[in-house]
Amino acid sequence: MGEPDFFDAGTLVGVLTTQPLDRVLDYKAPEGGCWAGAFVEVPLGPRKVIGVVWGKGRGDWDISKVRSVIRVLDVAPMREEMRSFLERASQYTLTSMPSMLRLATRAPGLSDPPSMRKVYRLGDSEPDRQTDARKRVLETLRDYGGLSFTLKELSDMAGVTSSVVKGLVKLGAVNEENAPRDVPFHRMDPDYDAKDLTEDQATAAAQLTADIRSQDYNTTLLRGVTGSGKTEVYLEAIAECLRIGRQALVLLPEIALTAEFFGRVEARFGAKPAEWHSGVTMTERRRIWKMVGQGGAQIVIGARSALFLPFQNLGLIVVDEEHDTSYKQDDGVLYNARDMAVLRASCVGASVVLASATPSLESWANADAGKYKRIELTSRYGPAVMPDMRAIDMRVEDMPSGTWISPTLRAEVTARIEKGEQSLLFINRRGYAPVTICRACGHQIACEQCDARMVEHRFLKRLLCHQCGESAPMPEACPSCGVEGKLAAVGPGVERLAEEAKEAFPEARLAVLSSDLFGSARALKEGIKTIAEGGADVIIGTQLVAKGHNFPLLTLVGVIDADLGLQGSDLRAAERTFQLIRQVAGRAGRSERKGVAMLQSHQPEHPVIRAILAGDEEAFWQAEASERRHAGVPPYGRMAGIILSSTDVAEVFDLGNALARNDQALRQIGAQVFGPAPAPIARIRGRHRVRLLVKADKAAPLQSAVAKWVGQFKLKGDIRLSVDIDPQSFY
DNA sequence: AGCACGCCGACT
DNA sequence: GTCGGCGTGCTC
Repeated sequence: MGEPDFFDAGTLVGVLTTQPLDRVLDYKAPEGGCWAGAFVEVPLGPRKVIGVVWGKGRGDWDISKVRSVIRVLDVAPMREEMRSFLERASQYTLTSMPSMLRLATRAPGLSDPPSMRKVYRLGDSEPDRQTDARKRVLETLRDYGGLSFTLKELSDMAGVTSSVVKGLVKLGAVNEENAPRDVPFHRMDPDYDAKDLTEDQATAAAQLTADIRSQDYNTTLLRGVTGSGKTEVYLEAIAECLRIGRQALVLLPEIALTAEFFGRVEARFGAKPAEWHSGVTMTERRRIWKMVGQGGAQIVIGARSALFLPFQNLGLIVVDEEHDTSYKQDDGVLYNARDMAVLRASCVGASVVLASATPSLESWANADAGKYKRIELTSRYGPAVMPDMRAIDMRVEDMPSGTWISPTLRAEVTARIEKGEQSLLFINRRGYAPVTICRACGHQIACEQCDARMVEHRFLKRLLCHQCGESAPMPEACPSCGVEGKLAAVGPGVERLAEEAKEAFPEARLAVLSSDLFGSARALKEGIKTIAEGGADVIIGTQLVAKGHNFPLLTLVGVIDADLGLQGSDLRAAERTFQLIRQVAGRAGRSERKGVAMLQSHQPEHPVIRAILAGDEEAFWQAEASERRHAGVPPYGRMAGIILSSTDVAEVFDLGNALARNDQALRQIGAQVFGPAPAPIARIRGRHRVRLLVKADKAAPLQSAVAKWVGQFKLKGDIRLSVDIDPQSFY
């Protein structure tokens, strides 16, 4: 047998805390003992901190210095499966265990006693003197037979002041009780409003539900073109998961746009799911965290951090738009939510559904290799068909300088306006112009903190750094040579495109969809809704429009710069361009009308553009895969990025060079190190950044070698080192 | 992460 | 004299 589960009072236990001490600390079990996994409060130096009983103590610490666990917290213990998930995630991402634990305890007030509030329900006695107000209160309570309400709820419903209720409490006609504030979510009904599925969808749903019933780990790549009904299919998988009494988690990349999906879940299951992301209130976070742990929340819709919620019985994780690059991010810990979802599911025996119209090459390769199952939804929902795809060869178009809409595209849009149909012009650049240059001295305005170019936002009358968010008023004079009135905008951004469209289509109603132009998620949702209902003839949009909205009147999509992202040595550029354009093109003609997608390109013969035009995704993946296999890069090889940062340039380069020279640990596994070189963003917020890249065989034990390699050096001064396993971009 | 200890510059 | 800067080290 392994370790014991229960530790009697006074025995040594190992406690993992969120303090950055890279080991488990020994404590004596508290009075009454404790279970492995228990959340505890322990003394650490002069402070009290929260930790989790990880197992038995190591016993290698001076016993006279070992202190006692203060108390066991009143929350569900961390399950064994969660502990092993955190350990494996820590090993995979080379992140310390305390950092992993921090992700898993990101709820406020864990150490507080369960927060209570006063609720009111019908009492036993009748008041001696009845009044109208009193009658209304008692009737309200009788109407809801036995339910209890807060003071505010009850007085509002009865239309009385709180003093009436308080008066009834004194008379014993209403009982005042203490009830926990963190209440369970409403039960989901898996059969509340099941939609009719097409044959295709039903077959797909049947496969997923069978996988879920097995209660064994499995991953399915659910691939379906836009409008094929992926969501309906995985909602059925969620329904099955609920039927067998397990919880479901749906990860979405763009949390600002969850509202629509949230509504669909409620319509399907008859109750609101839990919504987890950085925007929810502290009280709600705590409620979700606790309820997920005791089974009082069945469905969680969330951002990537929801992966670390303490699910009691997780049966399914859906990663929607699995190719989305925002799944890989740094919020203290660098991890890819898609990979962590698979890891988490494998620890609990849950299913994973990776849904996308345009899967990542990693997932495609895993499916191709048989590691993931694969479901294809080919037929489109309803009568709509995929749009025609055409390239506009920009080399032969007559383009006046400073304009970006070709005459061909302009004519097509005008024709749509006349027919009362919508057109979408897509450009993946926010702001007015990507570059501001001084015509007198040639100086490009760059961010003082990051070296990235400042982007003019004419709408805000400011320059913004898209890297660090730094902003400055638009200057009159060149900051370098001081000449006034010579600053010029170079290249198109969404605002500039809107300006051009206003002139090109003076009679049309324009709508601009860019994340900077909407103050809140709600305003954005409203805007999208109005547009979808026909409130605009021409839509100008950035990345935002590529994320799953339905515009039924849309019949033309014009991609202003289809070449953007094809150049450069970023390996994933082709993949991303392909996905993005396919997705935007998927907007056109989702309803009855047949759509057209037109790509403005200077190199229409480029393999990526040709693959998109031909609609031959399989050919694209095959070509891209063989190229990467040849180069030995992900997903056919492994990589790690090391980023060193410091306020002192010389310091980071010195350490970078020292690392590159002392690479024995890497050579032992046949890995190579490249660099140091200035990182893709050479300076962020005043810190200079240097990057090294490690490339290894697919089978090589990359993490342990990197850990050993990096571990030789002690970091002095303000140097920081972070390891990025499977970096997203490497140039 | 915090927090104490500790060893050098410019102030009442 | 001493207030306070933040470098180094410790926490079971």
